[in-house]
Amino acid sequence: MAARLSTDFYRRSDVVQVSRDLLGKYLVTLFDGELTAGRIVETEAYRGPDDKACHAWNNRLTPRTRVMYEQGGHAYVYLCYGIHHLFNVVTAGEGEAHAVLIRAIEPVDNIELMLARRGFGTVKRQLTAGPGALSKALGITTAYSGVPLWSADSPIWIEDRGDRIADADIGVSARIGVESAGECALWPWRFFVGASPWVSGRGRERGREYRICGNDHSFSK
DNA sequence: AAGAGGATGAACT
DNA sequence: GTTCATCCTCTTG
Repeated sequence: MAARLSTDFYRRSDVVQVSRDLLGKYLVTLFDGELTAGRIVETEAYRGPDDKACHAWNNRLTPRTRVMYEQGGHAYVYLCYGIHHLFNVVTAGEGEAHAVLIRAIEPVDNIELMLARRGFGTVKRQLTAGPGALSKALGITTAYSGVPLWSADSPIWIEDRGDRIADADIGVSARIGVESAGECALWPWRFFVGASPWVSGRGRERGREYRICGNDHSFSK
């Protein structure tokens, strides 16, 4: 029933398609015998070297971004604003610096521990809405950048529990927080489960949404 | 060696 | 709507 996603899933060449397909999958961590998991409801695709919003834009290769050039299925975690640990999944083959940012999950397993990690007393959207928030709830830090998600003994992985999200139920928009990326900032590479209350965004980001119409990358309001 | 800035979140007014 | 915490990474000199 719960199958850990294999390298075949991650190594596909189209990072935008992988980003869409990650909706409805379950992101799981197992640290010190404590398992926490949530259902992915929001993602964004980043595609080096042509995507200016991507850390690997223009084939930029640094110690931090090196893992993006590894084969699909590795975790890429980096520190943002000195505070937030942002979790990405590397996709495509070795040398292709593509990755999917996980932006929001619906809390599912061991919500008590997620609350404790966040310092929250009650369950609310902010528990796991937003890339920094979900990483904290799941206990993910930059120490885990580079772990192979497909490996049977990895402390982080992504599962298929059988959920299937129809295209009609998926919302699409421009990516959040990448205004300085010029034209690339307009690319509709953010995907989310339209009806989910667990999606991030403080209102402003919910504007300019589109809905998938078929698999040919055509969009309509 | 130094400085700017970032794929955010939370707490304000 | 605005402010700011916080620190690593990268660029420049």
